[in-house]
Amino acid sequence: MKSREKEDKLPARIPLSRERVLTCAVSIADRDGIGALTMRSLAAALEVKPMSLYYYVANKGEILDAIVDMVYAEIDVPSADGDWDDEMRRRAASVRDALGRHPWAIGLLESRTAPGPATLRHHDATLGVLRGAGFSVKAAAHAYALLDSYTYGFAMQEAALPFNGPDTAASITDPIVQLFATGQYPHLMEIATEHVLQPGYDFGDEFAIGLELILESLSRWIGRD
Amino acid sequence: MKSREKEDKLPARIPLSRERVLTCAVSIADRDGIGALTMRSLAAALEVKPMSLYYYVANKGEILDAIVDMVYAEIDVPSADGDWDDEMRRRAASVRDALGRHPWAIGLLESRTAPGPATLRHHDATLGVLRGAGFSVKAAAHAYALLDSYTYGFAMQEAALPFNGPDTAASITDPIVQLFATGQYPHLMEIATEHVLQPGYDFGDEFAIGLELILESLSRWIGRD
DNA sequence: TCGCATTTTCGTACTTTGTAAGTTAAGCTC
DNA sequence: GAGCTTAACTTACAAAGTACGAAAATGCGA
Repeated sequence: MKSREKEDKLPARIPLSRERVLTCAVSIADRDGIGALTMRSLAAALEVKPMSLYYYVANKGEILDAIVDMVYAEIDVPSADGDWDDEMRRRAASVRDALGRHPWAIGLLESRTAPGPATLRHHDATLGVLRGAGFSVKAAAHAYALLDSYTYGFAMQEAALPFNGPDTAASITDPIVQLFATGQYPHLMEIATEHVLQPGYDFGDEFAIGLELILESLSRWIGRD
Repeated sequence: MKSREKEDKLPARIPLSRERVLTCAVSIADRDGIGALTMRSLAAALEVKPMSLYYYVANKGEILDAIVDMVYAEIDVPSADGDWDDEMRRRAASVRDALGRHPWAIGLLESRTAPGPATLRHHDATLGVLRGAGFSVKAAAHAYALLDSYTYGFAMQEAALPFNGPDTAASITDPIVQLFATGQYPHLMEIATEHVLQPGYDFGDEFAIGLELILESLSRWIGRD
């Protein structure tokens, strides 16, 4: 009967765990941005006091490293079977999706330099596909640098856009168009009116276009070097 | 005799100004990272009390927006004379240089969404060169997205590297090689030993290779669409 | 069931940050 | 000199990370 008291009030609280701390951290960052991810907000979301978190993580930096690796874990690992270019297409799309779901991760990629296991596994598998397709060691390195630069850079630009998806541009860009209308930026004006503000426009569509160009050119590197 | 007292002690202090605040902010970020740029450290560097800064800037966010634009102002504006591809080469190199000097700016590009005048001017001129070279409005937009994604993405990867320049890798990568030596990451191991750790290796060299591939393919877009 | 050790959670407190609100101290104009 | 403007400062507070150690919960052998 002694343990009765707590069973009455506490709804059988799920115990904390490193996993729970980290997944909750990801949700907060997804919903409100990394800026909103503080030890205090995290603790509150887990219905716990701030200092309890330090039993599972050494400090906030460790949380950041860990959630970046969790994002990598969401990315499709390319397969050594299947065409190399299809695998790269699938991988690139998967990276873009993951970074779209977790845009805060883009900013962390360049500040955190402790790659986790999912990160390493991903890079290793990707290089494996390129090598298997006949790229030399050097060519594979060059190809990977190119593909990754494009993919990250595109995701970064997408994250910086104040709009998302088809047609959402117009509502936001009205004030910007006002600025362009001064005539100081004729080419931005032209692009805005004749392309970006057209119905159905979606910046995300440009991703596939650039990727195809890169993949096509890369195919000529196979067997060389 | 009233104003005497201060003439004795104060060594004719240079008055504060928005310009001085912002250039000092850039130096601090360059030297110690954006993390070290606080209103207090900035004030201290200017030999002033923190709150004095608020006479020249509304808040810290305004400083961040402004220094990003200052980085853009350092980037060569491509010229409408000259070959389009040479201009793009020059521009890309200039962007990479500027972001290399100010790596903190990369992280801000995706979080700050208030483009300054230098930023707008730069984008407008770049689009102008592409249009002048015969790219259609759409093709110019696609080309620009591709070039910029690559350039930003590459700069971002470069910034994330723990080493810089030729040959500096070895000292840092030794512990990493230990990790690879477990055999879990055979392709990373291969790339490390046969490419990255070779004498004279410089990740920065990969930039030109990818850029040439992109420019070559882009030339086929001229006149189409 | 009790006592005790281990595991888990928390309380308090200090430091650093951005900045709101109001204050002092020069100069400038009339 | 009165009053205004410009420029810098003082004080104060809320929010953040986390050091240190105590408290509570839990599990387990006797």
